[in-house]
Amino acid sequence: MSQTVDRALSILPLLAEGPADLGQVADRLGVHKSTALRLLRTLHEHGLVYRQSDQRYRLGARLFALAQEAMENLDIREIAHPHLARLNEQCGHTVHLAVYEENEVLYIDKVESRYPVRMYSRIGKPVAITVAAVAKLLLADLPEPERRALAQQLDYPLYTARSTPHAEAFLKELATVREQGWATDLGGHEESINCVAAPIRGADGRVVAAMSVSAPNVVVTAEELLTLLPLVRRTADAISGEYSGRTPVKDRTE
Amino acid sequence: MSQTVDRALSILPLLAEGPADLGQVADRLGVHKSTALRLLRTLHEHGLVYRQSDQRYRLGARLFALAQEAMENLDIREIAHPHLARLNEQCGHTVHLAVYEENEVLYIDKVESRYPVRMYSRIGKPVAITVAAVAKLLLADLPEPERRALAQQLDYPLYTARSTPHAEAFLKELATVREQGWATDLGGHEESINCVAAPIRGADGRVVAAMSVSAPNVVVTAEELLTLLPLVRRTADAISGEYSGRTPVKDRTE
DNA sequence: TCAGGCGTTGCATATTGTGCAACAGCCATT
DNA sequence: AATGGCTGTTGCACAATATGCAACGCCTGA
Repeated sequence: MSQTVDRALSILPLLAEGPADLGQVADRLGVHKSTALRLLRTLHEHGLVYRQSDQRYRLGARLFALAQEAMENLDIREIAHPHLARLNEQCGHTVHLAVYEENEVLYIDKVESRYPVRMYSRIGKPVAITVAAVAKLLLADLPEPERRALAQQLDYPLYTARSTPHAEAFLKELATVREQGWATDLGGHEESINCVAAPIRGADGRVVAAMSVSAPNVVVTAEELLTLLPLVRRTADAISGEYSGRTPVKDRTE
Repeated sequence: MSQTVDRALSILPLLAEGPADLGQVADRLGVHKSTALRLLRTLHEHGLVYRQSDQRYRLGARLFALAQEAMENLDIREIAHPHLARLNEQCGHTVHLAVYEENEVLYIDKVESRYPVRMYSRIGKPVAITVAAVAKLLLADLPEPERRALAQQLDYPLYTARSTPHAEAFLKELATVREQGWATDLGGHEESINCVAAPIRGADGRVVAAMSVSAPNVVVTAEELLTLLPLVRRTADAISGEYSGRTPVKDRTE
């Protein structure tokens, strides 16, 4: 691995916390100012870093554009979206789409009816992996050794009294989820919020994404929410069908 | 500027176009495979790049997380958002917030009432800079030489018959906008869509952001939309006041 | 079974990044 | 106004670091 690039990339999360000046960056990187300067310049040329009027550095615009483009190229998301929207119209609740990547689960789409605002607020953010219904589905499908290894290395924060407490409980829950083909989160993340989720599978049967419907129990009780399960599963299956129907490997030079 | 970092960062836009394997990356960078490998590995360790099951590389999850965090730390956005939402409630149309950065104008927030879906679709994407009402406001406030230089180097695509045709017309328009303190886009980007926009100013009077209301003329005519101008300007002024510190800090209880 | 393609590794070379020290510009202090 | 300190910037000599090569291992398809 490359030291220079490593240092340069370490600047990004650092700036994500907030603007910083040259000296601060150099200090936190543990390098000379002049070195930090050259790294920042290179990042700047690529638009990943922006120099605001007070001379401090911020994350730049191209970062958004890149994240943007990357998202639009996710074909699962594109295929799934109309289905999610339709489901949202039918039940009125928040609908999520999530994928697993590199020991994390993240939302890649969200349709929310009540508060159209702040929609992007959680897209791209890692999910509470030990409790979220979609996370259970995605992890349950991992190869057994990988699943076990991951479960061991995770933290198990007690968001609520119903949060998954430790690795054993989690693995047991994953086994159940794997068998039944759907998952729930009943107040495991936030006391008053319940979710039901279903898996989306590729042509080979492996889980490529998961979707969920969430609602606070002041609106519907957990039992009422569970009555939506068949609808959620049908939607997920429809997406699976469409996703696996298309040619799985799309090389433009074919 | 650092060559190694430069090469590594060049990989990102390349992958934004779509997944690529090691050979493709090496070719397009003009370096040896082993070099590309080490760069990709470093990017991978930082989560900017993800290796999917077919071994090809994609842009990774941390990119979203970074873009996310960077956004949330934009204080203008945070201050402006409740105002935008309120304006949206009052008039029902789409409301945008945009900033200028590095020869580009980009939307950093958007509130849309009719179709809550696909809200993020344009946030972060560069704006049609020669016609958008918000762009006119932001560019009109640049120092004269910079404004002129930028106007010359821009392309002037003819989206519609009413698009700004060339640099001279653009500079003239900017002068007008600068004087009157507001801007419009009447079908200059999409035939049927009109916008009115107003500037948001910092404590020193410089334009730090711009906001607009957009509506298709099947809903309201251009004249009707213009009647909203006072409301838009009041909203922008309210944000300016709060941003520059004149108005006491935001109270969330309204 | 073999051939071809792709990803991966260790290594010698010199290209590339590094830290130093000196310089320049800015603001606040006297 | 003049001074001192702070921050960003530049040129340079040195060596640490990235690079390309060639060889290897692995998988796929013939």
